[in-house]
Amino acid sequence: MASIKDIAKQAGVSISTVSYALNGSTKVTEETAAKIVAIAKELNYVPNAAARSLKKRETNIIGVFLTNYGGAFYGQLLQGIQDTLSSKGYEMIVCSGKESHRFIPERMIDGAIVLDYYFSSAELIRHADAGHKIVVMDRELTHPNINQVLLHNTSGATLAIDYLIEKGHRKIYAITGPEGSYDATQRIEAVRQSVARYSDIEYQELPGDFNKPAGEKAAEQITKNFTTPVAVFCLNDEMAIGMYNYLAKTKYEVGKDIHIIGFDNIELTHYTQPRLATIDYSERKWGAVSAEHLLKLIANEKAENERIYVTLIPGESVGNISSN
Amino acid sequence: MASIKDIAKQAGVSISTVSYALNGSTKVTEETAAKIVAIAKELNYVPNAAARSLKKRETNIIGVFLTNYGGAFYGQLLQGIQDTLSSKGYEMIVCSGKESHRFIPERMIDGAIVLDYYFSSAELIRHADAGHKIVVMDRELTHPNINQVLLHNTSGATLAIDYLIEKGHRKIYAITGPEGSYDATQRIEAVRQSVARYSDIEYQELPGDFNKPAGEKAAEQITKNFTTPVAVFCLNDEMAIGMYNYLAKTKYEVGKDIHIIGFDNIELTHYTQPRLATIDYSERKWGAVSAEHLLKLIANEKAENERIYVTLIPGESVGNISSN
DNA sequence: TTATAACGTGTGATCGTTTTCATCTATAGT
DNA sequence: ACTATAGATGAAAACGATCACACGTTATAA
Repeated sequence: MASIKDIAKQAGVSISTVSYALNGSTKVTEETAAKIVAIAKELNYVPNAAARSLKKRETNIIGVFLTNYGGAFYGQLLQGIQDTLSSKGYEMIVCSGKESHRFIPERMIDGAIVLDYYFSSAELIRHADAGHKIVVMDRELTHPNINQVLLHNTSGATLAIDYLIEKGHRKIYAITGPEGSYDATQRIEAVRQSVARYSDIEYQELPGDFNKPAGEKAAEQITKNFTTPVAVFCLNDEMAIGMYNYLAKTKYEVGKDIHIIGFDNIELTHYTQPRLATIDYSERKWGAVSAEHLLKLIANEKAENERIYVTLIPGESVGNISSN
Repeated sequence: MASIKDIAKQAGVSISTVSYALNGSTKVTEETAAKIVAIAKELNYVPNAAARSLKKRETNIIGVFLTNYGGAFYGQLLQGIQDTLSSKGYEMIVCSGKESHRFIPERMIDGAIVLDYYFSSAELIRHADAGHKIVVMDRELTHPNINQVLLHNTSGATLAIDYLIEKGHRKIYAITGPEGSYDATQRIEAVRQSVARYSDIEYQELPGDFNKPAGEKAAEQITKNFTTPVAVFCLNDEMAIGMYNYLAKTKYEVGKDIHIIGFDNIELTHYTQPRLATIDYSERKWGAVSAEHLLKLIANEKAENERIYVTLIPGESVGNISSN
């Protein structure tokens, strides 16, 4: 409630002197400054964010846009962003939903990190054109005010397929992701290229949407036509878990009849029986790098697009097939 | 970039007329309004949030404060809050970390929902004294500007203990929560009262902190002194999962040697083998109710403190003990 | 001693809105 | 034809901060 004006009055100085004192300017006598600071504390003074950012044209807040809070909510990723930002004096807010997009043009935030399927690229470009700084984590977008920090999806998908092949599998399914998802598109493309290198592979795609029910549905499809053991690359772990759930109610065993590999190494997979093979990456690093790049953009420094490396996590969900 | 002033100039009217037109006031001719709206669209006008909230003294944003983003990140709870808020024209931001607390006195948000262990009650009361509206989900705090929406911890803990007793258990451990946690305190109190009702119960408490490693450590303790089957009430599921992890590496079996019940019904428990018995509640409802209460506080309507009901989810992690 | 710089402080414009109040026009009532 | 009234618009004062600039003082150099 107390404003700079109240402090000025009580200290018997002008508001500019108060402002200088509170901002640690050397222009003010130590003595005066001390008095002002004391009064400010006494009055529980806190600067009004709106007034300050109206004048300074910056808020020191970064917005992170997510599709939703449920499902695989990127805890570690957010922590990575948060740590990096707060070490640079920025605050982070997490938002979701179409309405929250307005924070950008309204100048509520100094920059945006986007991992939101529903945030259209056209809209992002409009914001970038208006001078707003953005880091995208879920698409490719070339613009001077936009930087990309993406996963190495293609090498991840290649690792997965190679693993299956190495284990002797020649009958391979892939469960795709939602239409329009960048990660899904990249992964499936890499899968197609990988399997195309072998002439003896029986390859088939089943539709998916990155959620558990899609995995269940795919499992149903696969078991319906089951003849010999098959390998399945679920383009994310969530769907792999869905398959586990469905298969648990059938006679088919994971790692014996149906061999499964996922992508993301979400926490849940550490508790599956048998352990799900998957593709891993450091969520925390992904977040930290994104934040760094965004801060560079804001500081008008050059930031190169970057990709986060992924590794294979073997698991008993993929067993050996004796090549015959 | 375009401001109300630019629109005014281009439309040949004053800024006040533009403001009225854009806010749908009836004071302006339909014709003029239409022209202004058209120009605003053409210029990609978006009101400046700082300027608006400086003048209006409200932001239409609600802040949700969490201890961190990792671990059990309340996805459904946030969704519940978000849905309720957006139906009333509010936006939600999720924040974490000590620094983010300043959003309240800085008037960045119109109200706060607190589920943050590190947010001290003294600080909350200071903010409430300054007129800010707050809903707490993790403590009891009586203040005209603060409302509580809590879990029915005591009945949950009682359900858990009764379940163990009903199954014939008389040797019972409780793994506590972090010191100062309201939920933990309430639960452990109820446990003590429950076991005190029986003279033949051998009851013991082991320290915990709501994280997996604490569960592992507790499991180590318990197995070290193992003689006869015991029942363990982990004050949250996370620690129960920790126990599972540790026990998996030993000869002791969950549901046979060590009987476990948790609290929270987190998603992970749906995938444990055997299924973990636990205490369930609707996260979504918890969030929705909190949001409703906060909006009432903001509207200066009376809001009663409320508790969310909990139910028992049986599971094979707790087996029968033949009473001898 | 005087010119000048350095220093501390105050004045006032500004950021982009909202909103009260005044002003102006047109219409209606007499 | 003249006033009363309603309706549309504009002028200007906030909101609470920052900051360029101007203004006195005092210390320093010529």
